[in-house]
Amino acid sequence: MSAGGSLREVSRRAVQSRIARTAESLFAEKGFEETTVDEIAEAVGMSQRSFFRYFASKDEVVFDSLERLSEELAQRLAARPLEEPAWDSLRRSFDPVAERFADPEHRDHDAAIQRIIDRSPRLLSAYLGRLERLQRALTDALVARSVRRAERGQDVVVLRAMVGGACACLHAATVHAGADPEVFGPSLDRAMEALRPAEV
Amino acid sequence: MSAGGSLREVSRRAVQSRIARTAESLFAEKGFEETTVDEIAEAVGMSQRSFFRYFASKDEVVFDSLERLSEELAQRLAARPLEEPAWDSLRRSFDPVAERFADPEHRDHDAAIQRIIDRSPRLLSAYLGRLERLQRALTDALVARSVRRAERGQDVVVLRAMVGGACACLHAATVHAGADPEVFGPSLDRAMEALRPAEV
DNA sequence: CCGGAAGCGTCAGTGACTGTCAAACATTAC
DNA sequence: GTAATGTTTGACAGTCACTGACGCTTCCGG
Repeated sequence: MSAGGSLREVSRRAVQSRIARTAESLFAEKGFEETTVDEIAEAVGMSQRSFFRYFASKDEVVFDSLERLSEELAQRLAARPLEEPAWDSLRRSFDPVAERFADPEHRDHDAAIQRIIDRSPRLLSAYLGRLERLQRALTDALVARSVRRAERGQDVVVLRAMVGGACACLHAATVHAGADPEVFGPSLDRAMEALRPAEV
Repeated sequence: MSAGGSLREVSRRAVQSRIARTAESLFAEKGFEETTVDEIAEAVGMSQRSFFRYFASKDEVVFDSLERLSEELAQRLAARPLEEPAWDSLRRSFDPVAERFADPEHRDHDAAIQRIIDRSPRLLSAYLGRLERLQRALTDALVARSVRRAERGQDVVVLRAMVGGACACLHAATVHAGADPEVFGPSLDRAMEALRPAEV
């Protein structure tokens, strides 16, 4: 379980990044569905079989960077002070997303990925599946926090719905902002202010 | 565009229902991934090619009934009185879902479908994709209503987030309730009460 | 130098899906 | 009744994502 530091893990990640970068440029160029795994593998210079040794599916390549962002969000939430209202903790745990919008390097990359996703209904579904997993992780964090605060009354359904609502704000802001960092932050704040739950 | 009344449309729907019923029992029996389209087609008594003439994909069979429920929800929302707060309109447009939980016939069917979906990550993603489409429809309805109320201030992002929040409540209640109708209604109400936006 | 472990390519196979074509069938026109 | 017309179907072949098996190489500790 020791967090991925072993030499071999590192080189594995390097190869994955190389594949991801290559694939993304192909996807951006010709579209996701129109790009075959064979083409990606050839562009990288490996066999199709090896491609599937680094990614379990063609979809996963697209979410390579997103996956790590998700983990970061969940960790952020868990690290928030106990006394902070849950809704604010959720908002603050979304900060890394806003930061990525601010950084030109990440922004262009993320915008490209988002364009790829938006053009493929299948990828959009897969993306929402990831988001659902993120929501489970965030809900778990909120439940754990509620236990640590020794709250009895907290209702799992409400926590779950709250996380869903917060992620809906995130999603709405992302969709609405496109790649514009000036729009994203304010949109997210407006949405989350409007949906803020009364108490908790 | 005349809503599906033509003789041919009706018989088409009949065949689709027959396929769906057959497929669902196979899925429930052996699981979604483990059931091949060939098996479904043979059980129905048609070629694989014909199966794909009635459903664009294996996934679609599972969502056959859900799709019509979605349409009903969107229509309900559009039919709600203009002066009703948006959040209440959303809650009321979810009533058909609760009604289905109450009806034993539908409940068992829906519970079976939900079990099938829950067992397959791929189907879960597809399901979320449908939910996203529903959200778009609901958002459109709210936007149209906001226009008809001649409101200037309404913010698309906020409306979008509100719909997302409401659907998150619906989803949370569904997941939490399993097949228990006694749990679903109260869960949905608690979640939606907790997330109710301040105004609008 | 030898042993095994790890990474890789090749090959063969499955299953979802698509295009094409020709036969079967029903529909309507005459 | 028959011919023309259109719709529905099965058969066949092909693509693409993905998987399992096998055998080769490379690298590393003993």
